[in-house]
Amino acid sequence: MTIKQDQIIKTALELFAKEGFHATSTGKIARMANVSEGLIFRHFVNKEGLLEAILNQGQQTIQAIFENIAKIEDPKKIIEAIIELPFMIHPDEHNYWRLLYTLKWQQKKYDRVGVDFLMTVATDAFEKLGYENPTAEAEVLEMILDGAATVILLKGNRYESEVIIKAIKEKYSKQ
Amino acid sequence: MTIKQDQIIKTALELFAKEGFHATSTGKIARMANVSEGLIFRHFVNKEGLLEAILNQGQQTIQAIFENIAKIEDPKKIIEAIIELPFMIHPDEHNYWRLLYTLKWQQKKYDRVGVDFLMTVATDAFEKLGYENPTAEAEVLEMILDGAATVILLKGNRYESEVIIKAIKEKYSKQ
DNA sequence: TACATTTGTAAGTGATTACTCACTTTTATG
DNA sequence: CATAAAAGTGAGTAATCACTTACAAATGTA
Repeated sequence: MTIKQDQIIKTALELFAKEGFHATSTGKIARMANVSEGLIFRHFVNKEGLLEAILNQGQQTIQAIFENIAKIEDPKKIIEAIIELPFMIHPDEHNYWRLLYTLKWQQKKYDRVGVDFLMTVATDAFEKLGYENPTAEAEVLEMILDGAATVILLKGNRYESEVIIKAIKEKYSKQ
Repeated sequence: MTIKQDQIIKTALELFAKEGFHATSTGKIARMANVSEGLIFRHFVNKEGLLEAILNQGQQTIQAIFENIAKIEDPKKIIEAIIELPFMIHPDEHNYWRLLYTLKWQQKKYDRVGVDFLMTVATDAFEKLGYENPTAEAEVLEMILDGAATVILLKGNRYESEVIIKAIKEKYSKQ
């Protein structure tokens, strides 16, 4: 990975996340990354290839986080850790998550294998906690996470996260 | 509103929702709507104008639904009605909602005034129900709605909605 | 019927798009 | 140091983009 290759990925991620994949031209990426346009195609074959390189790079970080949660033994602590996830997104990772959330709505699927895995972990935890319908509970939890991440990515995480986290956790402490 | 004008709006909505605004060309819209490309610009000035016409048309339906909920007097029934909302989206309206959800992530804002209004209604209801932090509760509810709508629009509403709705409602029945 | 307005078309327009290619510069390796 | 491979450039390319324009057909109105 050369310096220029890194510059391309970094500025492309920012532009794809903020302005959208189709609204971002390879010319603009090159200009902002201080790189000739041809270099993008030398390294990533085409625009789609650049996108995939960005996604692959981010996937590794996510994988690690999710696997750490799966290692937790206490099911109650697992649910709590999952609830906290969206609120722990580092500002440096915002562009990556924003990109993922925009791509979700695209025809072509760039599947995030991680989320499905996390939901089986959640289902398992809910089962151990004696929930009546663990699958439905996991689905609801996924909805909450999805909504929370959306709010955080769009509005920023400036409001009091603790109050929100507390309100959510309370919904899983009555049983 | 002529027949061809209606055809343009209908096919543009479908393409914008499924493939994205920037990924959809006016030429493709015209071809699929069996209309000359020039007619789009005759009626809607430019591509952006076509998008706004689509959004304005849909806004009216939403407004009516939200105002009906605000009329409910029992605060508990208000929360329940709001929870049910995403699950009541008619398949005919999927494209419109899908378009709204993709536009959320765009730089340029096309604000949906309705949601903010609905959240003040929810905050008010939570207050009457004696919740400790009504604002936070409304925010969490918005997250759940947002996540629920996302799942429904992306995966379809084929799974057992009743079980999910029940699981969510239970989280608001303990107080 | 006369004629003005609206609706619709087809063939353009320049600008921009993703991508190529011939070429130069830098780096790695023996 | 020699030389091959990799990295990088910049000026192309055809295709597509949103949009215009000159004109024809349909419709409304008196």
